[in-house]
Amino acid sequence: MNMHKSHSWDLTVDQAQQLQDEWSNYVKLRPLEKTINTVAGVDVAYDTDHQLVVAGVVLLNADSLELIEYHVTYHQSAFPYQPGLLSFREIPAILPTLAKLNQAADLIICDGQGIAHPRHFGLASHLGVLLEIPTIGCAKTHYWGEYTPPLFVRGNTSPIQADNQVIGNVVCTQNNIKPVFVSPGHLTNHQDAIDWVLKCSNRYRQPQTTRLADQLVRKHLKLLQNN
DNA sequence: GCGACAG
DNA sequence: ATCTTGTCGC
Repeated sequence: MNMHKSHSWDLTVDQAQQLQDEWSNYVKLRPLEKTINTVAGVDVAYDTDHQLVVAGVVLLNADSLELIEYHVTYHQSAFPYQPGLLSFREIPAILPTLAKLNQAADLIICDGQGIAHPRHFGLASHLGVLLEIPTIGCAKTHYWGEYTPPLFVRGNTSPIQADNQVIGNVVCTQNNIKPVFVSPGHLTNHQDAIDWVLKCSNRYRQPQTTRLADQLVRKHLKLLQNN
């Protein structure tokens, strides 16, 4: 994994927001170009005192969704959580785990927003631009924009809009289960983002990538707390 | 001033 | 995110 761009992470709130405004211009929305053979999921967990951060990555076979490899890294206290600046809290911890992959991730599905963000630069977009890898944002809850809830039938979608633009879609991944919030991060588009989230959410509400990454970091966090 | 606010 | 058991339902 090679870094495509980089910047300081020691920023004030104002500087971070300014960076988002500038870097959002680097985001490219377009159909996925190359064949996707592997899909990665990344997630982060915090200890009770919020002084320790556990970041994890899982790499799945894009067809079978079987686990190929996974990695975990530990970090010190992070940028405090603030709506709109989640990426500055999580990405510094995520990058070192992605660097451990022995095989390239053709697509990364993030637990958070892509361009469905006040400055069109959510976690998935930020990670995608830094690595120049296709990313998708798949959040469990709504954050930005307006939408009409779709009927809870797997495959149903409803556009999320802001400033007369579609910035994402509410996607039902299972029948009678509340939908997830999907938006392209970088190097993909709305339809491909929807299709891949549905493909990866074969059995549960969230994509298998997100679920496995979440399990991984929770397990390791508990391990740490018991030693 | 009030409500909303990814993880 | 995290604090937390059982329980209702497919």
